[in-house]
Amino acid sequence: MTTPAPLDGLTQDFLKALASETRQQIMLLFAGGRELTVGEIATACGLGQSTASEQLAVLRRGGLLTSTRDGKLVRYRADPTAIGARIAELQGYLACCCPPGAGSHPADPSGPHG
Amino acid sequence: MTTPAPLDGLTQDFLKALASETRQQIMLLFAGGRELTVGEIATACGLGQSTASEQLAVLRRGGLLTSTRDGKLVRYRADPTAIGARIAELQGYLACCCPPGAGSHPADPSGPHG
DNA sequence: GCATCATTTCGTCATTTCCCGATGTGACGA
DNA sequence: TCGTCACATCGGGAAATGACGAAATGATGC
Repeated sequence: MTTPAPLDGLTQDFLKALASETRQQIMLLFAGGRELTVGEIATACGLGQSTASEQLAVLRRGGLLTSTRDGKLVRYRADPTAIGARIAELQGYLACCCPPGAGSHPADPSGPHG
Repeated sequence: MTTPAPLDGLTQDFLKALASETRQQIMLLFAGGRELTVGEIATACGLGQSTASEQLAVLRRGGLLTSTRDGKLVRYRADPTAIGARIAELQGYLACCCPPGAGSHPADPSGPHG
């Protein structure tokens, strides 16, 4: 269905979170389901502690990460379920603009009735 | 293997292009494989022509659109093939951070076949 | 060649993003 | 309670982004 549905706020935050080289680099640190603390990420990426915390917050708002308190530490990990949902949303959105198979010809009288 | 491969420049431009509400709105106009000119998009989105042209350029850089001269007009259309490639890249990248099924524990010796 | 129309590029400004250092908040140990 | 460690939030400066109007570029027609 080529219903031009705009992206929901969740997926917009997801895209904005991913549209940063620093945050892309951060996400790679979570490969293999690893759990990491703010300090570890700051060190690994060469960022200040506050910067790492903020970028992590952006990623969490985008639904890519979740966090848990473990004593005085806060452990971050990837959220595959939420990420899968956002990817699915994104694919659905893009399917509106770019239906596979209708790439070249708008001439489709039996198409979206319009 | 969960090779932490960073995103290539193409997919980074893809994400940056999509991380804007205005450009998301623009993309929706191409639903059904429609072809549109800069002026049509500017009018439909309530933007100045120069703004529309620039945003269109960003989307084209991101691989979401292609353009063709048709006389004095420039017709833009979605590029489903390129978009599919970027989505696939994105999924591959995210699979590194968020292997489906390894959401909770890194202990997965029989992972994606090495 | 010259005028005209559609698009692109340029200059500018407001807003946002990214990073930092400093300060505030919550958790543990003495 | 007090001090310390780990993290979050605040305030600020540099750079990127998004928008506009004005001017330049490219294509068409006389």
